[in-house]
Amino acid sequence: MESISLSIEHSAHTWFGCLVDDQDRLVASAFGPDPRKINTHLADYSKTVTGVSPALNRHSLTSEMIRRFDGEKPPESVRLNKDFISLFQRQVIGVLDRIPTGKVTTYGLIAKRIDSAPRPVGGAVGSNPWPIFVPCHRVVNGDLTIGNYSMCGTLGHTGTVTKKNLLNREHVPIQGDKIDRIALWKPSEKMA
DNA sequence: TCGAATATATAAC
DNA sequence: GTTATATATTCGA
Repeated sequence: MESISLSIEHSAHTWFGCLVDDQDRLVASAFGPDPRKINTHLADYSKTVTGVSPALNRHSLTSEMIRRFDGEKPPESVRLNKDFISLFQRQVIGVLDRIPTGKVTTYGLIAKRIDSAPRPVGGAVGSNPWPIFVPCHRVVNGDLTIGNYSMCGTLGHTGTVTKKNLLNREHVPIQGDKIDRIALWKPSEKMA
């Protein structure tokens, strides 16, 4: 890997960051209220997996990320650099990619689909390097409560609130703290 | 509500 | 290399 770019910009009160390789492939993304945290999180990740510290460079993928956050349809598919995730994670990501907008699925259902177990699926979803681009926020608990969401590697209540906001933006029907089961999508079809 | 069971990943030896 | 520990879970008692 020759060089890695780190691009950060904000929309409203939220900051968005993209880690991009020299072939314009997305290595990782992050978002949240604190640009400092985004920066260190992505820079650390880059150093860990590629050995290279990223250089600050504006990249169009960041604007693309904001558009997706705002619920616009993706104009084109984004190329992901999957060199740094395990085979198992690729299987899970493959399912996440196919969850339709406005729908959700569960850790358990994904596990069944790929012949695994709910806990490791949670681990894989939780370590998704491409939030927003890969819709890991559409995976909820088996009882259809919102469940956990980690931001820049940290888990907590604010993450769950953010996850609920993302689902609201996609018009997922939520009653109280539970998702309407009409919005449940089952990953039964074969992977493409 | 609480504990066991389950399969990956990562940290410790 | 091999063994413990930690997970964005789930199910049953």
